[in-house]
Amino acid sequence: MTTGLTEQEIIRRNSLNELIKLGIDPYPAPTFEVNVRSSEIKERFPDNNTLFQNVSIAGRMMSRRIMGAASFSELQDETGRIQLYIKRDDICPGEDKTLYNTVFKKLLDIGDIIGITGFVFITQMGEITIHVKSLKLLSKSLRVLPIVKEKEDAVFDAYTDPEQRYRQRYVDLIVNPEVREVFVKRNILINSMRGFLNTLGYLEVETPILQPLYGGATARPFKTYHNTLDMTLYLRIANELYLKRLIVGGYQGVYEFSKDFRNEGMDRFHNPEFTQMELYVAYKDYEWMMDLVEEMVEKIALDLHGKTQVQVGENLIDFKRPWKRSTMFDVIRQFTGVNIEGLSEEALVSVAKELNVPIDNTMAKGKIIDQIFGEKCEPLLIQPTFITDYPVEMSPLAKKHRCKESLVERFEAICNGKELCNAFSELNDPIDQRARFESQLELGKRGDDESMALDEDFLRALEFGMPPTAGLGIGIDRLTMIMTNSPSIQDVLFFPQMRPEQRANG
RNA sequence: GAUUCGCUAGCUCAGUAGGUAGAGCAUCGCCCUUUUAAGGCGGGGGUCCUGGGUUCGAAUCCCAGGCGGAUCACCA
Repeated sequence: MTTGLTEQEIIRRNSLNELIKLGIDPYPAPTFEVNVRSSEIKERFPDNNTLFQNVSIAGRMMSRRIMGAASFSELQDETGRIQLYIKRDDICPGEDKTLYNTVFKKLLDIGDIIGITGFVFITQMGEITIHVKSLKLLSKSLRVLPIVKEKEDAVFDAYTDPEQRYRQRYVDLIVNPEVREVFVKRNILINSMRGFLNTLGYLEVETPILQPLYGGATARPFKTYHNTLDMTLYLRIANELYLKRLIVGGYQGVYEFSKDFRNEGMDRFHNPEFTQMELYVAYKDYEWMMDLVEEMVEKIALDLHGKTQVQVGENLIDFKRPWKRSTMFDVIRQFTGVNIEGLSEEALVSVAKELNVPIDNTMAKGKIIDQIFGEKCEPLLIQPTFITDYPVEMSPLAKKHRCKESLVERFEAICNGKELCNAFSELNDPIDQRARFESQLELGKRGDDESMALDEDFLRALEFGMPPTAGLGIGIDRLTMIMTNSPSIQDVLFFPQMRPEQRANG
């Protein structure tokens, strides 16, 4: 039964059995009434010495310093750690000292979850501490926790191996409190965005993840299969086309926080499943949407940090409105000194070569322009900046520009050298939309495995008439990375995708 | 996918002219009633990622593979 266990695991299982023999349930069922959390004691006790004379608190035992008949220990709850002072004769007032001598000193381990009652005081060393009057085991831990220690801000034996941190996120969350904080901030961010959109009266909706046709973005999908329907289904790569159907149906504004799935490369900016927020608002255009994005993101920064400036790596990024706005042609001219407006494809190719921008001959005009922008401009745009008016070939769902030839009414917000969101005045001309789909099909025939499929039902919806609409997609993971100064997407996802750790030959 | 680095005790890491595998914390035993990286004394704990090869002998050298990190390419 103990085969394959380490020495320490065997010791803990033996302790578990000893506890049971002593009549102690290592996994008791009843509610343990908690009346305070550690952070509250630490914040309020110094100025309110009479408070907290009868606290009841639960958490994980993270350290233990035994000094004969008295001990210090640290209890960690969701809000942090607080020191416990455990005196033998206080938790064992009678003759029987088993609870202290045997249970606490020998059978409990670091990592065990306990509930205690007691009163708060300050030790000679000046640390706020709970003097324990009673102690109860709430859950026995059978595995050894990595022990991270600190002294004078120096950290010892930090648990930093990314592989272990991501695979065993629960351990990461236990021993690295700043990790818990990142995910709290992620939640604040989402709540802030949702509150902003709700205040404007938009409807939060849910649309299918399993789709017979994937669309709304250029990406390779995950494929799956429905047995009863006997058909192939795809995991959505975007929810754009369904949300626009809802605008056709008469809602004035709809949004969705959606998990989307793209079967593509993985790195510190890409996970196969990621979260986007998409928003569609009728009777608005992309100019209006730029105002909304600035206002919304500025509010998020304020809700998270109380100010509009956020430190991201080396850069201090300021989300204060208004953000800079520049057309794609202007920003390319600014960073390269070349005016590419109106150039032929041939001329663009030679410009790209002059600028050392890698291109290949499958790239058409729009793609080359995008490539020049991506190489020469995007990485240099640190402060939030709107880039507007994209080539039509790259944007099959965006409306043609009201006055500029061969461009569409589209913008992206760039921040810290990366795209933060993508938006346009939505194409609502069903004839034009069909033509755009058809040119995508041509790309597909030529082997572009990211080209869009033609969605007849979506076209039917547009033929019933969609109001002029502004649409937005904003990457929640990317935004969270910026707002929490996290260098990798894996740091803002609880469970980033990884290969199975089971050895192939095992 | 390419390049490169890494994988040794529960954790963090040492460990080559190839020669019985180490430290700190954790753990086990003893001492200690305000300590805090508690301390003192003593003990135990290893598939050195896996599989081959070279060798009298491999954690160490060679080959193949696994997993991960970083960078690059595609994509949000």
